[in-house]
Amino acid sequence: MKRVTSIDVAKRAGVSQSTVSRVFSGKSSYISEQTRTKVLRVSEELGYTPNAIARMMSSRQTNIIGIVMANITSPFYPYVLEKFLQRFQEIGRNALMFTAAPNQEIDDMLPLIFQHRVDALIITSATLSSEMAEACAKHGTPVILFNRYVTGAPASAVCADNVEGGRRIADLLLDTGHERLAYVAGSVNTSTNNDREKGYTDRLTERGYTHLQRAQANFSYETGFQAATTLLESDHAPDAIFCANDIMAIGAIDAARSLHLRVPDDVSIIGYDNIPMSAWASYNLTTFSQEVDAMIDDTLNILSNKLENPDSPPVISLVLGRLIARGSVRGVQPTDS
Amino acid sequence: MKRVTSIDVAKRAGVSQSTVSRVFSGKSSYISEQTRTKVLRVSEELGYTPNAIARMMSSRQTNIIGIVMANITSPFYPYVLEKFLQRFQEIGRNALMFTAAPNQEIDDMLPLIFQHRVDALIITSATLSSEMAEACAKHGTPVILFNRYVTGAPASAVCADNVEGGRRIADLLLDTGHERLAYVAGSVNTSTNNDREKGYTDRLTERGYTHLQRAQANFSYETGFQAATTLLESDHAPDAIFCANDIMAIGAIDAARSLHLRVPDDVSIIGYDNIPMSAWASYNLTTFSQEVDAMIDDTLNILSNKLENPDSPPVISLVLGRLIARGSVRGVQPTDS
DNA sequence: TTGAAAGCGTTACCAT
DNA sequence: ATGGTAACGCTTTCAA
Repeated sequence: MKRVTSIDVAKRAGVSQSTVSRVFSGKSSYISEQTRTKVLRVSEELGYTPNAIARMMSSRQTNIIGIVMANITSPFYPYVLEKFLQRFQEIGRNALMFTAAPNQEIDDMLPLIFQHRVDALIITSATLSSEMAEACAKHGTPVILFNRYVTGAPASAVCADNVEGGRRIADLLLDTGHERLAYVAGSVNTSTNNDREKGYTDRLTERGYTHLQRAQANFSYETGFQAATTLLESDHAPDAIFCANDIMAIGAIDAARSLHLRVPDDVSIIGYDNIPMSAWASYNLTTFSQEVDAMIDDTLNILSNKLENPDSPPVISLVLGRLIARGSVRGVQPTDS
Repeated sequence: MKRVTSIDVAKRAGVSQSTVSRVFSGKSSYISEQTRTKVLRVSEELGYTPNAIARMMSSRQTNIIGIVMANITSPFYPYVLEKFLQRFQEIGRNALMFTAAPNQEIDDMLPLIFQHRVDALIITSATLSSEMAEACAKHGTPVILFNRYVTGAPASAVCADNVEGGRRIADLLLDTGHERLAYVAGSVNTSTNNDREKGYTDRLTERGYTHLQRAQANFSYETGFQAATTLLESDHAPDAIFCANDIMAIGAIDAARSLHLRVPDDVSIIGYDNIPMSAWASYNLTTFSQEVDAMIDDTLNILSNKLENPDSPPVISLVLGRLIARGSVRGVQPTDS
């Protein structure tokens, strides 16, 4: 039960504690094959494992990266998380995870996180105040926002180009001759929804389209179903609905069907995200992809850059998705993927 | 840029370093309101944050719990993870996360994890060898397996009672007069699939049913679709298919539809897990629930028990789910939920 | 209620 | 290639 330390190993192996340390710290350091194996053997016998905490303490480097995820259960965050973790393990770093409780400000969590002296911090799907971003910068802790951004603050960010995506969807719907357009919004005050809506409505306006209908939902299947039902039962039912994400779009398809409307013949429905489910035969949803892998790669690149070169300025990367043409919008030729 | 320590605060506040420590360690310790506020004020000025690493070092307690998740992207693990994290944050613990890369043995990851001196370890959806379980026990690190178990090893476990679930499904299908039964298997050598299949086939055998058809899949939508297609196109097409999880069952429903078969009139389909999607109008899948919340609660309870009482013996908790009767099985009365 | 001093188990640096 | 020793920034006795 008593913890065995490098000193115990040193004594038993008849070498100095420094030597034991060298064997385990792996780096350069020249050690004779002979003593190395001896140390290793003794460690095995004694059941010695280096104490990472002590290592952090004396090297002033934790090799820990903090991850804050606000919405773990949303469609693609688990995937993102898995990729992050795999990558971190490959480069010998560990992940300390935090989740933002409902209504909890990220700002409030930071002090706790900083106590752990993380080497860097990734925050997904949540924003921090510019003051806090300043604080992090002063602290010397690189922060990368994933799928959010703050302008003017010293924090890097990787984000889908939702504004441009919204614009392209507006173009698509107009180009294919739709005449009564609607928008099903995601949760208010999320940048995801705001940006998609802004791109969509701005472009519509630019092209002279004026009577856009709108229904509020919150990114969930149920609210998407609800919102679409309301829209489709109204007097001036739309012939095309853009839903702020795929889940709601799938809800909308089900809503249309339960009203005995055909998709896309009676109403076109387009989503956003390109989650796996949107490819399923029963939905075959036309959507606009989030290039998640590209976003993950960008994040990881920015991160290693910052880690190697702490003084490099913050980077903001906007990743544009692409149209995934399937069968739920009238008049568009399905693409292969 | 220079890190400010409790010594800096002590000097500036004109107190001893011990006093500063006392102020921040929060616990009992009597401190005059006067010095406390003074210390707090100075800390604020200097931007001091206690160093958690140093604290771990000297207190020999990390307050860190390790979480190993093999399959983060499977349907309900994100939910489980979120609950775990929320709970840990409530009780002032932090989570160090690991994921098992494809084909990576958990056993190989443990040494790394132990280096961090985690107070406890939760392993989801993966097993460890009994030797490793022994090692953990000797180490004094409580281990709890979530959704897996090892018998005879000193590790606690919380697991759905998949065998009994499989048996009940056999009973249900037989009781409702189905005559040509099939099973769509999940990945081989997963205890989830093995247990569900064992319960199902054992019970079928007990009741004298003999020509069960079987198709191999791997828990994914696509393979479920495939497997069901094969089954339904055969000469002796089944009139009831039990799929080892909901995702495959949903694939099976789509497969049936694409063959112009009606569910449940032409073929009954039943899944397992009760994921949110199974309640969607377009599937309305009859299934057997995993009582995830109960499992999470059990896990957390066992964990705090172990933490308070390290010598308590390992506990194995089998959580039985219940039938969620919806519309995809002929002859069963839908329940409300 | 406060202070002094001894660890905690490494790494890093300086010798040899 | 190896050993000695001073940090690292706290918590924890033990005294006062």
